[in-house]
Amino acid sequence: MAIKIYNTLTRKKEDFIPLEEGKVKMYVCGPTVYNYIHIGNGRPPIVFDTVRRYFEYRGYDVNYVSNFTDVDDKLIRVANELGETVPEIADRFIEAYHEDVHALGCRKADVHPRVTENMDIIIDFINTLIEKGFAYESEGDVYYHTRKFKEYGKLSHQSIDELRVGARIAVGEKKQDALDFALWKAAKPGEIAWDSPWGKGRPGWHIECSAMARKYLGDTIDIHAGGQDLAFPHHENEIAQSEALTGKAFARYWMHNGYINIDNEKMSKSLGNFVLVHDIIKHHDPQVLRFFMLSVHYRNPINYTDELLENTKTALERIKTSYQNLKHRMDASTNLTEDNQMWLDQIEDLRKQFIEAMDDDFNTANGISVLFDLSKLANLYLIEKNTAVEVIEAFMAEFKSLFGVLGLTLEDEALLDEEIEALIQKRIEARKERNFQLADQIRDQLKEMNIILEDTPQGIRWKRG
RNA sequence: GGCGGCAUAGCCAAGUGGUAAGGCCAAGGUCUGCAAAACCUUUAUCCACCGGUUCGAAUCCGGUUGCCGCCUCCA
Repeated sequence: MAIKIYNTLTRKKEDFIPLEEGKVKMYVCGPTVYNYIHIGNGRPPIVFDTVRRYFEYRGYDVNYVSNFTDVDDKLIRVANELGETVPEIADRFIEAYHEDVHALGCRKADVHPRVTENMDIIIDFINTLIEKGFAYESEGDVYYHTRKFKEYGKLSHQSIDELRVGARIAVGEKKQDALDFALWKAAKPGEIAWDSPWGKGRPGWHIECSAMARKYLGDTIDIHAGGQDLAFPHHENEIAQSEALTGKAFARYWMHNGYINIDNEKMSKSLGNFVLVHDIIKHHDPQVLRFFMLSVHYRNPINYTDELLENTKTALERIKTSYQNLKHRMDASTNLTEDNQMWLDQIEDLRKQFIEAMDDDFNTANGISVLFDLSKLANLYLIEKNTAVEVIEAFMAEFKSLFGVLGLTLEDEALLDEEIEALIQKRIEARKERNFQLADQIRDQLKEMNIILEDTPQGIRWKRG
């Protein structure tokens, strides 16, 4: 069974067929690094990191590239406001980006190319577009001649003429047509700039992705991804640039994630209604935020509230507790049981269900429901009087494996310090002597130290609160 | 004006033709010295509204209402 992907280009779910067998080349549009990312910006890294992990789980070798836009108007503005240079701002927020996204369980891309480190290929790219007649220079700027690209609008399913009716596109004096967009912008006095055949300046926003995707992944890539709002004009323009240059399809599958809303409105830097990842992870477990995002299908909007995040925390704990309880049961397990195969078969069956869910356009919401089923099954197993090491291990391995696909960890609890260990021992003694008053007192005392004790037939169990 | 999305229980959320997954919350029960964890039971005769197609629709078609997004920097 092939993995199905909803392709924005065709507006259909299609079987994923890689260009090269067993390999996936994917490019995810990264951030413009002039600020900390908000949780809306955090969705693409989480979603597409999960896509990447799932491909790997299914045996693919993934080459994952995600860029940083480290020079543009906003960066220049912020640098001016703060009295710093553009590279200083960029470096700081690239570092912050890596920290935030790492906390959210996202692995680094294979390559994180930066615009400022790829000026040569960007300039070459523009030059070739001019040579081919798809771009023109105008007073130090270079523009893409949108109407020359016959398929313009094929991604956003708009015709050029409909776009014109929108009429909110400013007609620059330097542009020949209102729809033309900048490939190169001449520098204003004092602005950071690079030398080019058209004088000092910097690249327009869209050209970087065309140039860098080509450099690191080739003329045609498997998957190009980003937030829904990038479909037009950003990705549309990338297609125009790349396909005009190479004459080949730029990307075979275009994936776009939905927004995070606050009070049912899109979270965005320009609206000012955003919650920074940097801030939120001070008060919430970043894993909970990731789990929260993955509990909704990636193309659907998510309405964010603190309350929902709290509910998600409880839900995630249900699974983690189940895993910890399995682990606690390990020592008390033997292999003197008869129906192991029945349980192993059921675990296997759930794994198949998980794969089925994820194969269907990365339906993490359904994948997560399978994890709850696995928890349920594990909890039922733990009710058994006798348990087998083999089965306990199979459960734990399955939890780890599927959690890993979602980029979540079931980290082992850190060891307890001596003081706590001593208190637990003291309580065990107290209970033996049926001194429940003392036992309860110790339990309360530990609770204040954030250690929750649970008595089970297999002995005492603890977890952090 | 063009293009698109969404509307499912108190809340969140799957489900795109075969008779409503899952989670949170709530109630009752079992287990427990008491708890905790867990398990069992209960919780949408119904999927915004109206009409149509069909043996059969939350799912398809037409229409209505409401909300949101893109068309401008934006994940």
